[in-house]
Amino acid sequence: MPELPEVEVTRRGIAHLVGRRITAVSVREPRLRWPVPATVGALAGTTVRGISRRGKYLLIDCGSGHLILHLGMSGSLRFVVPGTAPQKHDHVDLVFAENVLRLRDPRRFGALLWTDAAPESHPLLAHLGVEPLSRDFDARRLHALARGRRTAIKQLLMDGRSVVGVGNIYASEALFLARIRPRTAAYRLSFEQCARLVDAIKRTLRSAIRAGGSSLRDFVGSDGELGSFQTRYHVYDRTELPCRRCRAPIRRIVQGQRASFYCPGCQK
DNA sequence: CTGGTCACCTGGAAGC
DNA sequence: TGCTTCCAGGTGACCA
Repeated sequence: MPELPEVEVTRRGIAHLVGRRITAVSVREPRLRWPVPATVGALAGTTVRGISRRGKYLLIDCGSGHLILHLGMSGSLRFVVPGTAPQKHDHVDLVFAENVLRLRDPRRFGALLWTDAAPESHPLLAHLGVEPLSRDFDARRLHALARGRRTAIKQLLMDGRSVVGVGNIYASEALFLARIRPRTAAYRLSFEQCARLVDAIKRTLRSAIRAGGSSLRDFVGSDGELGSFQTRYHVYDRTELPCRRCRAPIRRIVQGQRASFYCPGCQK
C-alpha cells in the first residue's frame, strides 16, 4: 500500500477540493474492507471543508461529518474527466462540477467510512500513535516507546499504535539509513540509536514524499503521475543485490510474516 | 498487556 | 499454453 508518503502525496493532490461542492457520489462496489455506508450517497450538495491526514488515513471534512478513507494495499485516488468509463476496480466516484475523484482498489483492502463525530475518536483512529513527521516524534519519544519492548524494532515501527504511517518499505529503508538491523530487540536500542532512527525515518519519509512516493504496481498520484522513490531503495526488494554503499549482498528475512531487507555490512 | 497467527482480496510472476 | 504456487505497499480479530 500506500504508506505515509503515498497517502501524503494523495492528500496534497486533492487539497484543492476544499471549498468545492460534491454534486454526486457513486458507489459501484461497496464491498471494501468494510461495506461503504449508504449514507455517503447523501453527500451530494455538500461542500468540502477540509482535507487532512492521520497516519495512513485521509479525512475529508464535509461539514456534517467526515469521510474516512484508507487506501489499503492497492488503493489510489485520481481525477478523471466527467464521463470517463470506470475500469474494473474503480469502486467509488466523488463527482465535482469540473471533474471526478475516482477510487481504485483492486484488492479491496481499503476503506471508505463516514463519521458524524470527531474523526480522531473513531475506533480506527483513537489508538493511533505519534505522527513521525511531527515535532513530538523525537529520540526521547522513540526511546520511551521502545523501553521494555522485546519485540523487534522493525515490528515496533510498523505497529500503528506506536508510530503511524511507517509501513514495510519505509521501515526497512529507515533502518538501513540508521544502520540498525531490523531484528534488534527494541529495548536494546541506545538513546543514540533512537536519535539516529528518528532522523532516518523523517528523512526517508520526506524524500519519498518529494519523489511522489513509490509506485510498485498500483500507486499513482491524483494527477495520474507515478512516484519514483522505488528507484532509490537501498534495501527493499533488493535481495542478493550489492549494497549501494558497501557492495555486500542484501539479505531478506521474514518478520511477522512480512519480508524485511537489510545490509549485513552496513547494519549492526 | 505482549506476541504470534490468520484472514480479507486480486493479480502478476515464477515454476512445472 | 495453461495450471499451480507464491508473493505483494495493511491491519483488525483472535488466540495463548
